[in-house]
Amino acid sequence: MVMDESVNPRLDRLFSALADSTRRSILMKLTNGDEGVMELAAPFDMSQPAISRHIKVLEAAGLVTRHRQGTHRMCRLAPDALGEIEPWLDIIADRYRSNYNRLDAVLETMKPSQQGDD
Amino acid sequence: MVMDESVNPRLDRLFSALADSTRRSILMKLTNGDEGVMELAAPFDMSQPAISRHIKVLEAAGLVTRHRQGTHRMCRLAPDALGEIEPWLDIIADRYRSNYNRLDAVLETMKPSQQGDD
DNA sequence: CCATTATATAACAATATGGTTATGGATGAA
DNA sequence: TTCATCCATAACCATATTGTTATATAATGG
Repeated sequence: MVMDESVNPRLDRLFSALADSTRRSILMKLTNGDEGVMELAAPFDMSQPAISRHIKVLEAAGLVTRHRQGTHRMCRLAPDALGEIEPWLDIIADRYRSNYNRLDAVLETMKPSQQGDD
Repeated sequence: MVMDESVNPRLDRLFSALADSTRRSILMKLTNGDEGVMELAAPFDMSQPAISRHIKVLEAAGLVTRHRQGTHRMCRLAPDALGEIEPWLDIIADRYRSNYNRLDAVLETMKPSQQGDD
């Protein structure tokens, strides 16, 4: 019995890609505009192949797209990439709130009769 | 030169914890209220120790808290747990939008004089 | 005390992740 | 063609993650 849509490989890849400081840094940098791999790699104390693989992970997660531009392979932040996360956050938040409301109602029911029980 | 606050172990742990369907399922289940480990484990085709460790990961990420209740160790969704993600999403989204605005401006500037250069 | 139930921990194996160096392929310039 | 630059891939290693089974610990009840 699947209780929700939590079994979601796309979301797995998205969150997994975001779970690395280097990759989040790369994304932040890309908000300033497209950049090549070498420029992206520059600030990091890490080899170019390492950065290449981080970019590959971001690409696989749908967070980054690429296109050739001369000898450069430009990286671009995918427009609606992070948008997939928000619905999930909203679902959690909504369900959580509605549960708290129910809990409040229960507590309200109990209050007149007795209190002091923890 | 650190260009942003992306080097953030807390965020690492948060995203990493969310990058697993089983753990997201557990979180969803907890929006219905507190539950013990056995109840949480029930829907999964997985051993109890496996679920115990998933819960431990969620706890370490600050997504879940626990308290004893008789022989049960009840799991509870941490109230503001996911709240830490939203600011980061907002920063990314804001920077991305402002960049797009700048890009639009540049394109607007280029349009009257010339186009066709890629 | 002993048994039961709930949960954690230990020990282990398989696979994933993230880094390295070395090298290969693609593009543009001379 | 030849060279330099940009980037990807291969091979490799160390560590982390995720599952397993077996066992230990904690609380509760007879």
